[in-house]
Amino acid sequence: MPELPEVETIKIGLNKLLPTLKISSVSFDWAKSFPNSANDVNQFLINSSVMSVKRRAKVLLIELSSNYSLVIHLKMTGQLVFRSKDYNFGAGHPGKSLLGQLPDKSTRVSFNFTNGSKLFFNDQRKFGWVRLIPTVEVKNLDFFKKVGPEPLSDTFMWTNLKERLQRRKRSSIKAALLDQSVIAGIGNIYADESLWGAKIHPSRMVTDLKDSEIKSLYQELTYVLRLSIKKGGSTDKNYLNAEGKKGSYLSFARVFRREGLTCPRCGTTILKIRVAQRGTHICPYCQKL
DNA sequence: CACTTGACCTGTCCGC
DNA sequence: TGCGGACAGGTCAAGT
Repeated sequence: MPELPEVETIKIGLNKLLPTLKISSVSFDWAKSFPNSANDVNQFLINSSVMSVKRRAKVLLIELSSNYSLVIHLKMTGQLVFRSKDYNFGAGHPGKSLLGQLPDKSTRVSFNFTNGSKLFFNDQRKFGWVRLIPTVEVKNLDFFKKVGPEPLSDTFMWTNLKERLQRRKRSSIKAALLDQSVIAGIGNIYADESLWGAKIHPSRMVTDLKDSEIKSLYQELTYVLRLSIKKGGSTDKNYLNAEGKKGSYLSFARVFRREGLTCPRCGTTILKIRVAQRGTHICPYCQKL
């Protein structure tokens, strides 16, 4: 489930691999994964070169020399994996490993570059998508018009978090953290991890939080996001970086996917409960209602 | 307007 | 072993 650190890791990886490469062709086998007109593809994608790769919230932006951009959302199971021309494309059979030979049965879109390398968009559950739109129009997409600030930007302070949370006064703090219009890029993993760090029960109402708790939540949130980027993100089931490798944050996780194990702070058994329709991991001793 | 629920999908796991 | 159902969770549209 790619969240901010996972998408940031892919962005860093793609920026080392893609710029200046020229797209020769593209293929896809699931129209919803690539809902673009053939005309736009021929005019603005084929024969264009990659300028740079950017990220906003959980969305990747691949800027092209045609002044169009590939806007990519990985949703839960999306992967973007690059293979150089020396890779043995399509040989053999997909193995039991997380990523077998590419392309495989979950490959939705393949981008072919003139030097023989390829970029695969894999997405087991087909929720993700790749859209080709004019670069100047990206900021006008509904999602970008309403999405909240980047939590790791230099100008985002704990007071900004407090102000943004006012938009979801009557929600639980977990539902508010997951709301992309409040803050960009937080998903289930880093919501649970940061709430544990700040010793806040995820069901607590936003209005109920003291300033000192919001300040602590801000510190924990920015800490876990930065740590996870350093670790290359979290690989739970599907996430892989641009080279097809796993991230290691989950080996540092304190509560996420650790139900039945002990809280690293107090030794209490970690519980998995349901908050905001999401599986939620807490230490019942550290995080009280 | 604020907030919740259902839909979009596939694969895995659990109980019978 | 097969089979139904719950679950995994990001976002949007529809519903309360």
